[in-house]
Amino acid sequence: MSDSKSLNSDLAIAGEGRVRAAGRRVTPQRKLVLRILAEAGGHLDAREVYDQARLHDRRVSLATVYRALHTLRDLGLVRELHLDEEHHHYEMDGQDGHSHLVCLRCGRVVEVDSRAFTEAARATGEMHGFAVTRAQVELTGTCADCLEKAPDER
Amino acid sequence: MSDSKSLNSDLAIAGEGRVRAAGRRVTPQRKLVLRILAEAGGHLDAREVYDQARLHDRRVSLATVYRALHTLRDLGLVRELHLDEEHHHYEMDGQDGHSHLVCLRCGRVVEVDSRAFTEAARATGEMHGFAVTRAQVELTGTCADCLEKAPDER
DNA sequence: GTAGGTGCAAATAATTTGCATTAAC
DNA sequence: GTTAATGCAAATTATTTGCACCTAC
Repeated sequence: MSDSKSLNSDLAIAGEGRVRAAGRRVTPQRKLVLRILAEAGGHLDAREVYDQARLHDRRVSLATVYRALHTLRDLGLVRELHLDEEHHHYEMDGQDGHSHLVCLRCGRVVEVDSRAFTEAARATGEMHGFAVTRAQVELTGTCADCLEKAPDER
Repeated sequence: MSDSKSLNSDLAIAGEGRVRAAGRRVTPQRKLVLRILAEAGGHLDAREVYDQARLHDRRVSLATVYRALHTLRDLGLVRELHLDEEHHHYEMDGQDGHSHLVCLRCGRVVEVDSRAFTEAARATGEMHGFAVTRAQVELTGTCADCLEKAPDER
């Protein structure tokens, strides 16, 4: 556990370097947001990042969290996800190519490896003259548990 | 042009049938929303649907448009898209499997055929016990025109 | 020292909801 | 006739912005 934590902390630290390299300032708030996303592993929404941030520094504001997330997204460090909800989610962008499987009944979100179709995606983009920098695959359906409970409901 | 229009009207009419079959009422507002989406072909946001609807019936409300879109989405007639914006978009769901290619610079959205990876998506879902009912692939990058203008920016 | 960044509170945008009224079945 | 659906306006939620102050570089 502390293994993966330090591993992810490295991700956050590397992120700080990229912020600095881009000529943007490395503020404690940005560091905090990076650390939180890196250690969370999965996707969080702005509110969740904010709540975590408050645990470390009582005076960070929600507005700053939003600004940090957007800055980090623009720098390519953080990925903004458009899952099946009214608000966005964010996660570290390790350009690894994983995607999300969303259960329409219970809302569960499972991350799956999707290198296979991000490959296909890149090829598809090229056919249209696009230089694809990111492929996000969202699969929605019904998860195993929910299927078991009521197999034949829509 | 009137060809594709009548073709799409058929889609809308088939939709009405499915609304009725589901035991929901076929109201003029729902018919209107179906017609608008069917004839638009592409994706519209709630506001655009609302504006179009007002052209035909001055008294439809935005709330009703939202309710209609959600109802139609729940019935599987309309697909809700989560593109790179703060709000959702909607389009007719012909379960055909097309996806979107979004240019990060100019905002252009191109629809591409994606049967190939919706296939892969289904297979991936099964590996996790999911019955995948819909695969949405969002590819973001830079389009040909923008690449030509400034090939090496970010 | 000086921009860029932050906190706060107020503004805006998107979406939802309560309730009285209407209309599809 | 019943009950789901609508219109309106008010409420909620998500996100952004203006501005005075602060701090990373």
